[in-house]
Amino acid sequence: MHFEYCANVQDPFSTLNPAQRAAVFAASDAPLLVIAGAGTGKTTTLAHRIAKLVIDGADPRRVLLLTFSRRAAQEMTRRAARVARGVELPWAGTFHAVGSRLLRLHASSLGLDPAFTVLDRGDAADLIDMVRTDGGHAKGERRFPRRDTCLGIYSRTVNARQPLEQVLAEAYPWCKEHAPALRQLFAAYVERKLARHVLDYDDLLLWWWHAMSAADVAASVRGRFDHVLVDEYQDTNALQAEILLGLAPTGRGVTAVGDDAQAIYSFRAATVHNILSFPGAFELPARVIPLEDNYRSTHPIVAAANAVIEQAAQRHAKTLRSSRPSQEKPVLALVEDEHGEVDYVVEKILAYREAGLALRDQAVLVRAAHHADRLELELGRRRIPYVKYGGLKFLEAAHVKDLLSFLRWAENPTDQIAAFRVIQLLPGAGPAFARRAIDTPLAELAQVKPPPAAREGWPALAALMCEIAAPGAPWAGQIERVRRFYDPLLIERYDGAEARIGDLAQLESLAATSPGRAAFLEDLTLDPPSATGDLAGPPHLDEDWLVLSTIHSAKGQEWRAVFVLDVIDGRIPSDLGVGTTDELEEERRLLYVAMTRAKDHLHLVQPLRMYVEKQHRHGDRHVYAPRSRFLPDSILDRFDRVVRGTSTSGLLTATPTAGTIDVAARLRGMW
DNA sequence: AGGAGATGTCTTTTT
DNA sequence: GACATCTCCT
Repeated sequence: MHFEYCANVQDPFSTLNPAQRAAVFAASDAPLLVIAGAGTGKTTTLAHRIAKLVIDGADPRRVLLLTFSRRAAQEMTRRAARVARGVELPWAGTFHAVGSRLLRLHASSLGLDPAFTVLDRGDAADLIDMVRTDGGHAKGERRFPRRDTCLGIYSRTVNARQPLEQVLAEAYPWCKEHAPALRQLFAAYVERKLARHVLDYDDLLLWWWHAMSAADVAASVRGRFDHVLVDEYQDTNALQAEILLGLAPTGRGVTAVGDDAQAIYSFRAATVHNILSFPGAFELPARVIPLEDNYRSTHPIVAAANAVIEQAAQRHAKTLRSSRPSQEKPVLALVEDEHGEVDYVVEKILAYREAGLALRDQAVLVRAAHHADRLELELGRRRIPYVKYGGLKFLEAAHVKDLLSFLRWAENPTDQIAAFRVIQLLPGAGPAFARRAIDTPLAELAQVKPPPAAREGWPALAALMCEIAAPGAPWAGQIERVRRFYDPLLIERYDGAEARIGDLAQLESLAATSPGRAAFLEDLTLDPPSATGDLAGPPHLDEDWLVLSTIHSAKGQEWRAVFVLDVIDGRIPSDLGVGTTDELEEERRLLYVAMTRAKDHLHLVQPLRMYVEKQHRHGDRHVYAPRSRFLPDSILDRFDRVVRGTSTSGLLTATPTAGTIDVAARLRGMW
């Protein structure tokens, strides 16, 4: 195979700066670590490096690219193909997706059923809950940790490669006393998964890890690849680091790219330790190349972001430089409350659009998905199209899970979780009946005696399941068949079911692109579509739309104008994230990530008062919120401070007039 | 008495 | 939307 430069470019590497060049051209006979600050052309560099390897003769089918999300993998492949014309990377994907593929290939050597199905987070939680209840842990004695907590402990133990006791002591101290019971629960959980041929997300890594410890399998897996490149290395966990080490113990052919200042996934057991210890982790010492020239943001934005991160307790000495001069400082906007915040953001967005910035050049970032609720309502009211990333995923929506459960149950009749869910959709059928019926073979389902209230619907459900689970039943039309049964129930169950019906229609059309039911379910699990923005209607591809995103989901992206909501203590940092200094530092990095997404315009919005929806609605319960502790007085000179009052008359407010100064003084005096 | 359905409280971040 | 608790039905 032979690849050459893109025809229209003389030397595709001439656009790189010296540091990027050094990273792209570094010899692959030793491990390479690229410390890439925000906006320093990380994707460009990695894509060029891949292209360079291929042009120099590497076989792209033997290049493994591990990314954080599938989206990043696609982007990287696309960019590499632009440099080395037409190159395709069949082994580009997330650790989990690649793991799944390798495990199927090597299943027989591992004693694994190659037809295993993958549980998403919700299914895994349901399964562990079922085990928990069956094992009698849920009943009696002291309050046992709840299912999400149990799964969280299990997951952390696996991914951090730490003993259960240590995980409990460090992350779940209130569950310490349950250590023996938890151990027992996890053992039973593992048994249950093995018996049902299902793997959860953690298993995809864990099985892979174990595979790498079996000499013959490891050699075979290693033999598939000449180069291994890992993106976003700061957000990998201990298990992933060990897998990487197993893939290439010498470090030859390994490239890792990351930025310790952007590590924001420790709640998923990711550890900065990986990137910090990378230089000495392999048999061969690594070469380290920092990228510090930021091309994304203007100088004042970089200066403000640097000021925020410089206060971090421990950090890698590395300072971002911007080469884009600008007179415009980032704005720290003081607004009265959430209404003022929404008004401020919407007004600015529309003003920017008037000035020629498309909606898709702008984004609003929040700490937690639901913090954008109020803004979403207003955008919907004003018919401003938007797409929301992060938060409740498409797959987690109840109606989507319902529909998929029919398919899962049909695919795997021993799938108790799916069965449990489907049966309870029938009015009159509750958990007790569902528990009795889930182990019945589909063909005998009709003979189970349902509770009186469910008598009418039961035969129809039994018939449906037999029909779609029949061997050789065509995949085409199965969702339509399920929907004929389920849509009426859905309409009955939820108010305003149109949006949900719309989601199901979307799912149905998506299904048409999959060759079969099993492939459809797996793709959806490993590459879940982002949430839909239904309030303003799903945007058509040629339309312009605004992006709302959690800060976590905004990683790796950039926009010309960025708004960060709720830059107050309690939100950034989150109340829940100030327990330990490590947690607090991660919250700081979160703000840093948010700020460095902006190219030209950055607005941090600080509401003075927050409405608290705790307990009862005794009228307005407002609480005065201090500015985020990450913006101390000493760095305020990096910002342009703006005060905006809220109007009492409605959402279209007049511009502040002479009164502004008085309001500002009054507001400042309050805290 | 057992089970289904209604009500009230609280909701971080994700492969 | 999930979970715990309460109420109502059979």
